[in-house]
Amino acid sequence: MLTACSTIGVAHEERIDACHSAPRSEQLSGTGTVPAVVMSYAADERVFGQGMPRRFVYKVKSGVVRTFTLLGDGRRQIDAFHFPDDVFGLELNDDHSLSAEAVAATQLLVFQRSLIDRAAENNCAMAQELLSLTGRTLERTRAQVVLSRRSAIERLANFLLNLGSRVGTETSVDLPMSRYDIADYLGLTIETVSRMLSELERIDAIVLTTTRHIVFRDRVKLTVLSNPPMG
Amino acid sequence: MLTACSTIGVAHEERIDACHSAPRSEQLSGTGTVPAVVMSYAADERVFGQGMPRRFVYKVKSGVVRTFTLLGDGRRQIDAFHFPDDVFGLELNDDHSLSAEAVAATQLLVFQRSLIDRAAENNCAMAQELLSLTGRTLERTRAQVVLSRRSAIERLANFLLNLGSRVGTETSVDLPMSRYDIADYLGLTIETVSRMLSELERIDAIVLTTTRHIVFRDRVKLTVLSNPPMG
DNA sequence: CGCTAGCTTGAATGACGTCAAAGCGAGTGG
DNA sequence: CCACTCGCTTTGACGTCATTCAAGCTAGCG
Repeated sequence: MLTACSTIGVAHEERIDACHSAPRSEQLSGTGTVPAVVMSYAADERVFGQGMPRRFVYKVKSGVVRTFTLLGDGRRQIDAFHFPDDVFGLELNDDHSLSAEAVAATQLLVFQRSLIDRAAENNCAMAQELLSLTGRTLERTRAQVVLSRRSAIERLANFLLNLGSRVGTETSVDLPMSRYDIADYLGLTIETVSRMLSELERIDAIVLTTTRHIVFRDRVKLTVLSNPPMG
Repeated sequence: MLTACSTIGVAHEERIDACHSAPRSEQLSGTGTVPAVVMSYAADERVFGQGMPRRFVYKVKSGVVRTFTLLGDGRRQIDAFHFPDDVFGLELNDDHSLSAEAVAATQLLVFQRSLIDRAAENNCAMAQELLSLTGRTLERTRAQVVLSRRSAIERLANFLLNLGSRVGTETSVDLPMSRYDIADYLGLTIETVSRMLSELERIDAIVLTTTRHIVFRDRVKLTVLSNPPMG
């Protein structure tokens, strides 16, 4: 009955509507619970699309999601990768200004936007939570602006360290995303990403055991390159 | 009694504390009023500094303010210019992550942060307003990330059009800020800004009647260059 | 074993930054 | 009123770094 038509960009929402499993009370963040259902997405499956009505808010249960903007010239700016416990789909307007896709097999908690909005109108704690989430997103986006002025190798070092702190161990990290994804996130080309990874390996900062698995060999070198802004 | 020591970065706040003029009820945004006092700032005078306790929230009454980050290597990333009716100094943390300075002679409405926070705890409408302001800031910051992938001339065309829509007329705009400010906002050097302005003049998109006054000669050319992202 | 998609590597191009010098304009003092 | 000066701006020559174009390579899979 439900054919594979994720490219149309609506099927996933029909699937959510058709999901008759009982919503469970789940935390969006911090305090307060809201009913939510769990949905599964295959790699590269669309979650929502730019310009579509913003009916749901999402929280990653497992897997990874990318949110991105498609530019006029066909290029793609990846806004953020969302890992377990991250909330996304929370915006100001009634329509999405970004698109979202699963990077790998992913499970999401799906909240009705109307329920969250209603909760925020009656309950200042919920409104504060939304403010806090948006504020944190703003901080990360500002950091991205600052990063975008730095060199390719610095951006990549910073990216690997951040990724490691989210989904890696002390000594290594598995890249859930392709070189294309990394390039579109950092504002580089896949060739440059590849070259800089090779360069990081050449200076013994990392080892690429496979194309998707990175071992941190010298965190200090990475940290110096990542060189966070300060006053 | 109060010596000129704005470089220390505290004098301005002492001045606010010492201001015994009766606070008037003022709108932060939309609905709801909060007591505020008016403060005047000279060109380049500091409003607050990175790392300082975040005691106030500001709204521009007249003039222009720049908020910026100082990077480890001494470079400066201007985060935003704030024009009349813009609110700034609203962040997530208890300390400022940005610095703020007047670009030109400026008057600000100064609100106590504690009053605003208290209002937001008891009054969901105020909390919603803060959320809306932060959301709008986030949108602008995202647009900056997207812009930072584009060429120098495109960034500049986009900047001039945005500036024109805020403080210009149909046909012209006065630049309140220096080439340094523009460069640090767009992530370019002053030389490149200057070259691109000359280039825009060469292709008859604008005319620079003085270094600070720009006449729009062909808005279409600017718009095509500015070429907003779309899906 | 060969195919394909994703990744890596190389060489040439181009955009912006850097360094250097000259131009311009507003304020100052003669 | 004019010459001088200082800071900002413009312009030029050149270097650097990321992109582009073009092969090759590798790993997963039929």
